[in-house]
Amino acid sequence: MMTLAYSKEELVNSEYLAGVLKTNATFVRKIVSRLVDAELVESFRGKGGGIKIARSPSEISLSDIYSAAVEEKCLVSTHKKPVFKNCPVSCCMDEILDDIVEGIEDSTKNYLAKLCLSDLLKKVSKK
Amino acid sequence: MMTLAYSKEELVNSEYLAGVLKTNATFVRKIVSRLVDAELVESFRGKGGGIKIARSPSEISLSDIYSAAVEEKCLVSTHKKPVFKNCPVSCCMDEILDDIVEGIEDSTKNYLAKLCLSDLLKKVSKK
DNA sequence: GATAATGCATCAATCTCAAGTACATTATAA
DNA sequence: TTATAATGTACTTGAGATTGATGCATTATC
Repeated sequence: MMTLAYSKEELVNSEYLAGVLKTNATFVRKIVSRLVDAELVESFRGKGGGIKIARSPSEISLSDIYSAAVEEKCLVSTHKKPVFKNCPVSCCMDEILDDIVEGIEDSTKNYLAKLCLSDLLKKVSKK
Repeated sequence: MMTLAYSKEELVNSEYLAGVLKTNATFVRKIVSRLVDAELVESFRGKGGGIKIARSPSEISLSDIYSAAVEEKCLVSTHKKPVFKNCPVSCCMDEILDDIVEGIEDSTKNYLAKLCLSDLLKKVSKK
């Protein structure tokens, strides 16, 4: 997202992004497709196609990206093994852990919501 | 830690804990040894030995446990691949990501610090 | 001294995630 | 209209991390 924000309206292809991120184009496209679904980036097929950011970096927060990228799965997951019957603690732990995880997710999203891509871009240009 | 808090002064052995947690005794001992280092639990060797909580549940916060359990490694980690030279974004990303991760860790620990074991125990007895 | 517990090292198995491969789809441009 | 260059996606492979298992040393109690 930072590279796309830096490239502004210019289309960037997945091959180039893979080079920057030191990974491969397929993996990039997998992630990008989620960002497209979230309307954070736009992709264009065909010759001369590529990827560009869909909005101004000041209008994209890190929590937007986080939500788009992690999808339904959570940052923190619990083990979800069968409870040990006759143990009152074990029988409650699923519920207790879910509450804790939810709290962590909320506080994380809350923190990420305060940061937007344009904030981070400033750090790039300073160098 | 919840099971130990629930058991109060009674010694619990790693075999039993493994049964509750649906895992094996070795793994339990590995984790417990970190909790011992952090002085959150005490373990006793020899026949009749076992594990017990070291302090009152009201004096143990979830951030205490988190810090003891994750040790030096972080909840969130970055990929740490070589930077792509000639790309100003890539060259800054390590530093930028480290800042973000630190912020997430801080907000998470801050949230966990507000919860203590005794809070969670109340939920168990209610059932 | 036998027993029952933790501590710890090592190896095996499993699981997850990224990488790779292949190919369909699509849009542009010659 | 056809070649080309891009994304989209499904499937397989591989590497690394995590858990499980085993064995044994250590230790304290009965």
